[in-house]
Amino acid sequence: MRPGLAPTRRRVIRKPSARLAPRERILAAARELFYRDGIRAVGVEAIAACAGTNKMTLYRHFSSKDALISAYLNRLSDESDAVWEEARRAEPGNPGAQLRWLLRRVSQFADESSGRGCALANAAVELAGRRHPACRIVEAQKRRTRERLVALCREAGFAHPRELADELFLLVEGARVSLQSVGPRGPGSRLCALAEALLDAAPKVNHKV
Amino acid sequence: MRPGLAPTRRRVIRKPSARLAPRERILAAARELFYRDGIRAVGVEAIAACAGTNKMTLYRHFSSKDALISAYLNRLSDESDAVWEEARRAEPGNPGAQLRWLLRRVSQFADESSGRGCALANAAVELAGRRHPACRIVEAQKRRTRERLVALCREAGFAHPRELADELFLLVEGARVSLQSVGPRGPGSRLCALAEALLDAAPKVNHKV
DNA sequence: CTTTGGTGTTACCGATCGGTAACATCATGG
DNA sequence: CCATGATGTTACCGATCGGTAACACCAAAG
Repeated sequence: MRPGLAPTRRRVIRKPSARLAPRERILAAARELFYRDGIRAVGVEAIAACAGTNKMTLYRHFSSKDALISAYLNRLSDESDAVWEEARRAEPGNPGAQLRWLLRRVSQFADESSGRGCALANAAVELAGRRHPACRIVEAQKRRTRERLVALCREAGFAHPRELADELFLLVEGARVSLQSVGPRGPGSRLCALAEALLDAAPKVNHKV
Repeated sequence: MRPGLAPTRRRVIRKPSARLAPRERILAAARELFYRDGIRAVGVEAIAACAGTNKMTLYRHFSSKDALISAYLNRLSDESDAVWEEARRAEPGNPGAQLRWLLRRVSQFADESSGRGCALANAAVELAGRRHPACRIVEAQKRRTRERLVALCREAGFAHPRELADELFLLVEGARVSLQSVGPRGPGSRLCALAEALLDAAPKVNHKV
């Protein structure tokens, strides 16, 4: 083992065009099926088949279905965090533009998505009552999102950042959940317009409107 | 059978203090368990036991678990409709007060509830992908709620009733779903204040603000 | 009284699901 | 070339679940 490399990096990307490692394919399959059909409705065998492998290999990478669920939610949470970084890079030094960038992102996601709402929130619903550690993942992610929203609203110079952030948060969550329950042509489709109007009307700190 | 009475009304309320008919107890048990633990997580046997009866009697009243789910959601939908009638009786002829009455109602429900959000929306999440007729029930109820909101906002004299109604709708749905996913101390607890502020700031038709 | 219809009880069936054991296969690294 | 470790395959286990059959029970209506 050479210094600076992970010890005996096994399966070093067989070929550039080779398919991903089984663990990644399983996570991708879980992501697709969990989101589309629901966590409880999908069996581990279906996930393994969708990943082009089998149940044994799945259980060699994840100790249980619950562990797979947690890994799935952790990945979703990480990707959600990445979106915030993306917004920061897209509109550097401009918190207001970052806010609007994020809103548009959520809106277009809502359009292109299969209308199944927020995968994290759906998981929290399906894992009800259970002291499943996965629920903690969802809660932590949502809490972080809320805090980030408050911070961004404050940086953008709004007079009441917490109130504005909570209102935006509820609008976004409501849009996603109603996308699931009332359909893609429901009020969720107006999220972008409503949120933008809200931002336009919100008072700033220095100059009263 | 005497005229003016339903033909051979069977089981005419045995005694004033007697417990309800099995069908009612089953529906009540299903309501409690479905909401608390999730539809897919609860077995028919648990529902029957919670209702003080057994699986056979359950299947004598509901042809399948899916039929029970539909009955459960239909009842929820009916009760939701009843709340609108209650608002009309509580604040007759005053659409604005009815709006605020409903908002307060939702908020206090959010507080006293177990933090599991909207039972209808949760059902839509759990019944994902399936062309389950129950999904139609949820969709119809949500659509009706939205239309009623628009009508009430229009009657209350707001200048942009559809926009305001959709914003209120999203706020309410977001508050309920985030009650489930981020917890009872999340932004959902601010629903009432946010919505009231929204109503206060919304322009009316006759006198511009 | 007897009849009748709803109810309780037990046992069971078939299907599905999460999870495991044992063994064959195959590519890699030494 | 051989050893090693990851992967594929098959079969299986126990538990749970939706749903049904058969029969005993019990209260009310005639």
